[in-house]
Amino acid sequence: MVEYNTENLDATFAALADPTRRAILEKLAEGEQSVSELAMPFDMSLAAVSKHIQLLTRANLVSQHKKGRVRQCRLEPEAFEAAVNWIEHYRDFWAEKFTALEAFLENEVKKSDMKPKQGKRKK
Amino acid sequence: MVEYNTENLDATFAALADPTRRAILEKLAEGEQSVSELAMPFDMSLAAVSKHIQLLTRANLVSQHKKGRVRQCRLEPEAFEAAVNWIEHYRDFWAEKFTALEAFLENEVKKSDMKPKQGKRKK
DNA sequence: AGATCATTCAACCATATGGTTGACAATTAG
DNA sequence: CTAATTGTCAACCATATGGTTGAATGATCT
Repeated sequence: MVEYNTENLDATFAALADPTRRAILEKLAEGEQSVSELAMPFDMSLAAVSKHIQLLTRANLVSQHKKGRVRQCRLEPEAFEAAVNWIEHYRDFWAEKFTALEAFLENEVKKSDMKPKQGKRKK
Repeated sequence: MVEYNTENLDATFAALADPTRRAILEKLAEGEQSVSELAMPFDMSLAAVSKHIQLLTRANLVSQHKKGRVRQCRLEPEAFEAAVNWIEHYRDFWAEKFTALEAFLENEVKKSDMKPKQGKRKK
């Protein structure tokens, strides 16, 4: 129905599905940070954090630019928009349905063994 | 800072990171569906769809109840709330920062080779 | 140039995803 | 009881994640 930029939704949601990466994003909300700065709070190798950042970069959530020998990372929030728009749309859409749906189901449960066959309602 | 129910965020985002599963959720927005009904539009085995539904169930996005020999699936939208709240919170938080941040960066880029060292602003 | 710092790359390992097929379980129909 | 329908389970395969360590690259300092 509504056509969202569904393109990078896979990568975006996958990127958000890891607590380390979400923490990195939270840190980046305070401003640019180098890879080392981002890595500090975590009990893992720099290489591991570097890979997380690469994944975030592939998902267009973060970008890097070199400043001397330091890679500064910064947020690129456009992909977030696509993700939140997708969820919000369906959340609202579902919310509309739920009042009716729940009433219907409550009814169904009560008479579930009296009426073995039920027509499929379609919109 | 703000304490969200970060518990199942991993599972929720991971569940949303697959186009088949997002399509299943969209279909379920129209009402309950059996596993077979959900599987129909997809060019994959029933077992594959069944596994997607199991993953959605583990993420608390979907629940099942048996009705005869048919498993009816329905949406359980609470997990969506946690996900959308997480993104929305940081989206708003970041939005605040970006005006200032972008102005700052634009400035930085222009004078980047005149001023090799820069103090780290910390909130 | 040589040493050092910041970061990535490469190889490796364990586990999870996303799919397949075939057997099995549960339920209903004849 | 037997057969068909609905769905899951088990085993398998290929690829991706999430982590490690050690070597390699790039930039800066002396």
